[in-house]
Amino acid sequence: MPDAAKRCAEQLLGIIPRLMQTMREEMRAGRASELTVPQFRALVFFQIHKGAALSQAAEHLGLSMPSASKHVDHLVLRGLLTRCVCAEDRRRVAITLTGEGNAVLATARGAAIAAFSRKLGRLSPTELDVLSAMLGSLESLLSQEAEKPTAS
Amino acid sequence: MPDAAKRCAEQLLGIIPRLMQTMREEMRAGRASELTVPQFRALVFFQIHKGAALSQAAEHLGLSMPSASKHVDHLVLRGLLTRCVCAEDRRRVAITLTGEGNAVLATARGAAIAAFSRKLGRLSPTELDVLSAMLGSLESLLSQEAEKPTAS
DNA sequence: TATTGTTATACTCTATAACTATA
DNA sequence: TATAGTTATAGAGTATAACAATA
Repeated sequence: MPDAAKRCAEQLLGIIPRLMQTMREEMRAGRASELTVPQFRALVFFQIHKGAALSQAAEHLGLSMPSASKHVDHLVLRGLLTRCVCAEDRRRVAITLTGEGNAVLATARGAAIAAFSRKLGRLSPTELDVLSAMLGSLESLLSQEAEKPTAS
Repeated sequence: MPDAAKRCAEQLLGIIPRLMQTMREEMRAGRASELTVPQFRALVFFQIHKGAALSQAAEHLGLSMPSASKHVDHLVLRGLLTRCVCAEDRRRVAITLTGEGNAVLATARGAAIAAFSRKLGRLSPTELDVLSAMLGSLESLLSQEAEKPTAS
């Protein structure tokens, strides 16, 4: 019914991959830190959830366990994360951002935010406020879906 | 300076990968057509630009020539595209969507739009109008950047 | 037996470099 | 020589299935 919803959906299909490409380019070689978007997201997660288990990361990042495990492997090799066996439950691992991980993440985040801010600078303050509100709404929608995927 | 721009940029960093993941999931197995997002984008391009050359596709899709070539390979194998040598300039190829390609694309697009529309259905008509306008603005920003990347 | 991770395997996406064919 | 495309190669991302270790 809501034709407006359909129109927005069509716009989203066109713009989402382009936004992702832009984000990928800003985050990649030359810019700052040589992080891919999934690597960036993983570091952000472990910065917030210090000592988190792999399963928690996989769930929050929307990845399978093997995918998450491989990311952690890679980032541990690069010295951006540490992974150690949990003493109480030796099945679990506790993953933590290293000092260098923190630094690399800060650099990457700063560069990406600067790049997007520059692009967004063409919008008026009013438009930016509206955009911010809309992004908040979209985030809520995605989170709601994630929480109750079986809701009719 | 514009703090609002920075806030929007931060929101974008968080939401873009999630939107992309959602789009990927909607487009993938089970849903409709077994298309990946890049494959979907390629089909959309060739639907609009019938008989386009590979180089045109690569440029519009933001891909290297080999990447574009591989996508076309794959989609030709699946019978969704045809690729034939151009008579006038035998270096060029003319790529066209097949009937099946058209059908698969229509199915995938319909399913993805339906999925996003459903999510967006939680927004009010007013919010949808605002969102549509903002997505239009974002699209303009991305296009402007693409046109004059060296502009100060 | 159930849970937490890892390994094995396979496929897609992407890029750079080198190559072929045509102009 | 310049252009259009392909092939070779490599690395990241992802998933499912099978496995190991611990509870």
